[in-house]
Amino acid sequence: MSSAALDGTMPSDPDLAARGARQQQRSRQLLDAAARVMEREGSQAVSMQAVAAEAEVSVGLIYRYFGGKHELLLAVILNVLEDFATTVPAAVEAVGDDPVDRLVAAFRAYCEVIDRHRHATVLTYRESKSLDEAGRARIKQLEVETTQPLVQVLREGIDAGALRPVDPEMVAYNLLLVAHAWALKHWYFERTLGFEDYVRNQVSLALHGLVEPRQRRRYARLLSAS
Amino acid sequence: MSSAALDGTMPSDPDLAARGARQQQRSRQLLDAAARVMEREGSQAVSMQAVAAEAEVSVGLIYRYFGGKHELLLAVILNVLEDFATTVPAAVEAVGDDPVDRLVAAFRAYCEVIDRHRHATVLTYRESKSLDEAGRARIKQLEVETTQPLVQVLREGIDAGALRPVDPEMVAYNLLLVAHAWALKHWYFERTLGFEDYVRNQVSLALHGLVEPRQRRRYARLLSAS
DNA sequence: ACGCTACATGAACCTAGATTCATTTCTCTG
DNA sequence: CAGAGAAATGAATCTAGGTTCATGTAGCGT
Repeated sequence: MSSAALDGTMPSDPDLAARGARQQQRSRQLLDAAARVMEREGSQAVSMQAVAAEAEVSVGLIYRYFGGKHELLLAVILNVLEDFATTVPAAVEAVGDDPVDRLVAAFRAYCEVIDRHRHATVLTYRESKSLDEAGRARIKQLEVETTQPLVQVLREGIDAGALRPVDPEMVAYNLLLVAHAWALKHWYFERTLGFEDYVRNQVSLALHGLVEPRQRRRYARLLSAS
Repeated sequence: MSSAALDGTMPSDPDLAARGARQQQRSRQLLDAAARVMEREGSQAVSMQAVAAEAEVSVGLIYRYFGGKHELLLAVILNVLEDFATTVPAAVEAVGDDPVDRLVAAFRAYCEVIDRHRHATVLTYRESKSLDEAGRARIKQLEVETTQPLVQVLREGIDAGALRPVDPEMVAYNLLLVAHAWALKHWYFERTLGFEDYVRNQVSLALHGLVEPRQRRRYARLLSAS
């Protein structure tokens, strides 16, 4: 089954690979364009024509690569969630063994991902409604998985006696929300805080609520606000 | 100028008042219907026809009382914000002088308002985009005002030495967000928490981060989780 | 009862924007 | 260089749902 000469219609493996690569690239181009339109149009709804114009392709092409508007939307959202899935665990591992350091690293990584995809994050809240039930379920599912690294480090911290015995799931979601808030309420926070201030202040506040009193002194540097 | 007989086209004051009252009532009926549709349709977009059906009136009538879909939407959202404006300060005053008690009362009142308007709250995040700039600005403005009671009690608490010297504006918005989260992430929290548990846990967590260490013992009852 | 006005109806209209598909352009292989 | 797919185009459709308005109906003062 190796000889490509057998049948002109049956492309060789290298061909397939090349084609696949090109398609991959196109998909990404379109995805990026969609993200950019959201960026620019800000709070306006995103039309297919606008995305096509931004990507400098025709509307029809989008339908070749994504089934329709819903799938494009879903793809944009999933793209963000994937960024979480790769960035956050990496950040946690990179920082060492101290549970509180790990917690802070995880939270900071969250915030950085959000900051990278600020408009797409808002989009998730705005447009999830227009997805079908399956799509919404998928997003919820992934969002929950996304909090798992946080839940994990919280558990470690509690077991190690560094953190108070809180409900890790609730606290993880709280932290996720505070990260989301950087996108959702950016119009408010940006009046007084830059990204770094925001993260530092939130870290300080959260740790004051989480760190076991005995361990306070050890983490003084993280507990002080801006 | 009192005799109504002077001119049949000039209604007397009582007439005007009666008319006003009837219109008021209609408006409320429509508003409530709109809220109910959101409730039922859950995450689907709300169509004028659906609202009309729910209110058991014709589509056209909605246009008599509200200029169009945007204004109806805006009215629903403003309705929630008004509830904050009346409920929260009342709850704070009702509870006494202790700054921490006042803070807790304020937060709890927030959560109760959100719980009353759970779907409208989600709607605010979803549909603000479809309002014009003026409408969005109005909402933002009111939302900020809505946090003022919280900012106020936080300041009192800090000045009284009961709370650590945090940034009251940021913390107030955090608390607002945690309250919103009860609506936004209800699908997640409801799996493990009822309303009361949610409030109690969040209060405990927040106070651990806020109360001056020296004052901890005084508020033990509020600091313990469920 | 009469007429006058405000209140109410809902089918028909209109628009934005998603989707399609007949046609054209590109890219290889033989 | 032909010519067979694959890729890309974009004007023409289709549709959901917001908006209008010609046509009732109800209440009330005379």
